[in-house]
Amino acid sequence: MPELPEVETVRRGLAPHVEGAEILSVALNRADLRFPFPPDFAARLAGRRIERIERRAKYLLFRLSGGLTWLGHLGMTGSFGFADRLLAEPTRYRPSAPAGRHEHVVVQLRHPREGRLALVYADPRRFGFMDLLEEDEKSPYLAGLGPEPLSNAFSAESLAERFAGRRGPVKAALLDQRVVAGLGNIYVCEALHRAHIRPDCAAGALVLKSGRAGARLDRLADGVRTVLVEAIEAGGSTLRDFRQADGGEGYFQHRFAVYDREGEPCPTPLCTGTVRRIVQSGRSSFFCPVCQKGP
DNA sequence: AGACGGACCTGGACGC
DNA sequence: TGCGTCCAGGTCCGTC
Repeated sequence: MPELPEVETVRRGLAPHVEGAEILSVALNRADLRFPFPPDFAARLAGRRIERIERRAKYLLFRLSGGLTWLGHLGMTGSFGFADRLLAEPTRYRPSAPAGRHEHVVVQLRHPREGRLALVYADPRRFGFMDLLEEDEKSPYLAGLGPEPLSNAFSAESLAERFAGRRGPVKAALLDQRVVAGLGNIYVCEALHRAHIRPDCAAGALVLKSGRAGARLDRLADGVRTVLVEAIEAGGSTLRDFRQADGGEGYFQHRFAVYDREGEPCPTPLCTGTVRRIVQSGRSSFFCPVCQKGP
């Protein structure tokens, strides 16, 4: 669920409340999420200070004192929040309140300005996971990731390199985190619409014979960047589960051009098309058959 | 290597 | 009301 803009929204929401805070204790309400927690997870976090919170692709990285990194992935339904609306009234925390059925991790914090906070990780489907990395330890989760789409490493040419020779659909190629990191089903559909490329077009067919990018991949790289930037500015998209760290909703879902809009008119100016849904490798793709073109 | 389907989970929406 | 079916933003793994 949460794609790059939602994870970035969570990061921005958490940062002012957790950066500089000391971890007093960590309570696990079960032994695993998608995977088991790493050995001594709670004990290794306790006593550390959270120095910064960063994001790579869809991963949150809490940089801790002593060189430890706490890595978290939200899966489809993971969320971070503060118990009892602590953001508004930090004194009302009740340590004895029973954890909700899906509140799997509770981190007690002491923040220099805000005092005691309880940071809660909830995840109904438990597709999320957490890990700990020592300084310089390479994470297998981060190792193969492609360029950050909002960095200079991402461009039409970086797409051309990775698309070359691929016969599978461009939809699948953009979902491949080794090609570009952080996109999911929603923003791939939206980026392809902006670039006027059909999701079932072969990825390799978008690369020029010379191996260079060309106008179509220029538009695609541009579509990826602009949709992500606009979604981050809107605070992400709230469908079913996603909430910002303060419980608020994102607003980008109101601006989807095609995602979950089957049967609605294509919003491209002057386009007469109707949004269609197809299934590709088991997942819905939404596109306009009139203004989005194949090879 | 690349492509595909299934698996991992729960809950909400829908149809009968 | 209740039950069954389908669907969902992600990733990993086995198989072809």
